[in-house]
Amino acid sequence: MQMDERKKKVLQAIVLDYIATAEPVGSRTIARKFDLGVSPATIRNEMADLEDMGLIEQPHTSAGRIPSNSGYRFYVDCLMKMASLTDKEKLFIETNVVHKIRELESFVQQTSRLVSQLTNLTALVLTPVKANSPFHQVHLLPYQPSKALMVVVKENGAVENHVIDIGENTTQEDLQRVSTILNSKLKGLTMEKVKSGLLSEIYSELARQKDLISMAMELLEPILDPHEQDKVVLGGTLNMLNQPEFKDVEKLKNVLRIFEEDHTLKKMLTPSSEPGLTVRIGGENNLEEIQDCSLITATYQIDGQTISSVGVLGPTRMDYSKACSVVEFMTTSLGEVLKRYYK
Amino acid sequence: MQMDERKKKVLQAIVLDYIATAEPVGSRTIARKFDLGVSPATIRNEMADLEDMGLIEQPHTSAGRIPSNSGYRFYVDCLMKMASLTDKEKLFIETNVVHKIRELESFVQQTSRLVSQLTNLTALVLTPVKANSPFHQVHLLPYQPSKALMVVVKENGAVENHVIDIGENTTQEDLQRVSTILNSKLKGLTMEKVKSGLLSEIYSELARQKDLISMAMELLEPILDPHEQDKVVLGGTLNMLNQPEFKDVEKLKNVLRIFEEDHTLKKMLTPSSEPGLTVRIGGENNLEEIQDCSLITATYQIDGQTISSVGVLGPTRMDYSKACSVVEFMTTSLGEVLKRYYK
DNA sequence: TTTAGCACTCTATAAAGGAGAGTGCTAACA
DNA sequence: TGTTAGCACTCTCCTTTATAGAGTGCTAAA
Repeated sequence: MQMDERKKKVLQAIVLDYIATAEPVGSRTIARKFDLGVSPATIRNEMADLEDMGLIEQPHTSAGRIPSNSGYRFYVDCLMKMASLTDKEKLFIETNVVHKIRELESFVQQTSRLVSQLTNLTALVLTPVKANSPFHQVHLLPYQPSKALMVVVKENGAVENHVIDIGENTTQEDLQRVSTILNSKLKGLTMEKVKSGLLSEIYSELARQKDLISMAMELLEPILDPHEQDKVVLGGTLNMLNQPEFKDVEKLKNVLRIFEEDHTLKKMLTPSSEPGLTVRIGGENNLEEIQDCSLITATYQIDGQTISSVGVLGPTRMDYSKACSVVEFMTTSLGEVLKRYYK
Repeated sequence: MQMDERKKKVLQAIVLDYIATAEPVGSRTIARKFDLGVSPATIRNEMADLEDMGLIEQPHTSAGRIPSNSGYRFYVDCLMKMASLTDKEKLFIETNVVHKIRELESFVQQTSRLVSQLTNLTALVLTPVKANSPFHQVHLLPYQPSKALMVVVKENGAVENHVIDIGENTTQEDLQRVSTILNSKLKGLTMEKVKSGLLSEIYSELARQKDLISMAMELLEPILDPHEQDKVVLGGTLNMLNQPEFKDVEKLKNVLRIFEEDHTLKKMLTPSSEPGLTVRIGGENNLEEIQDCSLITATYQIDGQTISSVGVLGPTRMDYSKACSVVEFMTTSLGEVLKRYYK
């Protein structure tokens, strides 16, 4: 079966109307709302063909058609025109993000809120991967008796605090000495490198000053722990509740459950091989829980290096055009802003 | 109408059974499940009395009774025995919190997760109020060209990072000088005091070193901004979905909506006048959205000073006994642990 | 190739008819 | 006087039945 121009128009009409109304679309509706210049009967014939091709399906015999996953896929790949954002929306993003970036943590929050507000979907934003950014510097500051505050700065600007126990009789000078050693050894190295071999080197260097060994070991542990390194920030979780496909609480629970599994979220967002926009429709997500959802993600780069990613999650019946353009605009904006931030 | 011993037992039976089953409770059920030694008919008479007193009500004529808000109130005040936690549960709390407190931020997370797991309700934990804790020390560290990292440590151990812009030609020594001044002026003072008058003093002191004025001003701004000072951490939001009273998405939306309003959450949790356990049932919460919910909060103290609070939110039909004991045990544990932490 | 007409299918909604649970009242009983 | 058994009554919930409406597929005509 060939995909001629009119079939495309019919498919597009079905997708657009279904996205807008969440109701199965009948031939009559299409003839009325979309000006194809043919009668419902003709459209019915085309629809039968489209169904044979697996692009649309019928919930039951006497209902209209809804797009199948392949139908959405075809729409996204071939029919969809990326809606460019209105000036108002662009301004909205720019005034809210571009001018306010100060700390990495809060800008991730901001991003997720913006994206969810603009799309009415749930936004997922991965914090810039701390693990991959090399050490920049380590400071050890006095904190409380027998405790020190370790401030770790990565080259990407991320800052981490850790409180560590130190012996009662560790002096300010001891701290100074340890941090000097750490700085000289760690600077410019990624976590992986530190883990893989450098650790023993530092260890032996410090061995000269026996008292400090245990401190140094404990001290490195939290930074190296890969568990805390990156996390996913959600925005507009409740937008899910507005989707008619989740008016049943049981279905809702399934989807919302994955929002509490940090691990799963990370896997969903972790940049796939190719950079740029990725659309995963329904079953294309390997996760059981979101078979009825689509996930749109995009990565952003600085100097060609992938930093992190932004995504939206919603029902397969989502406004792909809008969602794609928001996510894409967001990531390019972020790329630019962060570049400026680092220079 | 008098509240005799048997009426109390009947009311207690109704509350307990309704909490367990979420179904209106009939006289027959009470006679069967609870050993009151009287027939259903007698219980029916008592129930009619309890209804006259406004403690229970009927959804419709041929249904059993459910506790009214006043009924719950009477139960909580007079009938409820605080269930003491099992050793297993205590151990669970202690191994998970008591031994792992390191950083204030993460322990709040931990607390909320524990409480929600133990109660199957939604936990709310207020971060220890930063605003009220006096300055302990300020460090200014080099960060990036023309940016510095300011690390503020409060006396309660809270650590805050702020990235601030500094002039291109600010030297390491300048930073040192500013931080010395700030430390000497701010140490031991609360934000309120700083705001109310000290600001100008610091300003004039720094005026001698003109270049640093603008830096110092900008530097203080983020710490003083009351907006970021405390926040509420939620745990087990999705437990709401398991409650039969929220199987309707519309009702659910109402409740979940307030979880996105940070402002409202804070107000709910902000310690009321009296310290200790507070139970607010249904309409006793002034918030429109949670008329069908009850909120249990408790504060914890260190050396008699109220630090912060922990709460749970759930439908009015909640296991008050369990919830109260978990919240109370949690706050006393936290009080002890934090005391140890500071000493 | 397109279209009008029509019989057919299926859902969603309303109406109708029990079954079941629970009550309130009355009268008997200890 | 307090308690209990019995019974008529009420109301919800579930199932069944009927009906209207939307949409299709097929056929035959344009």
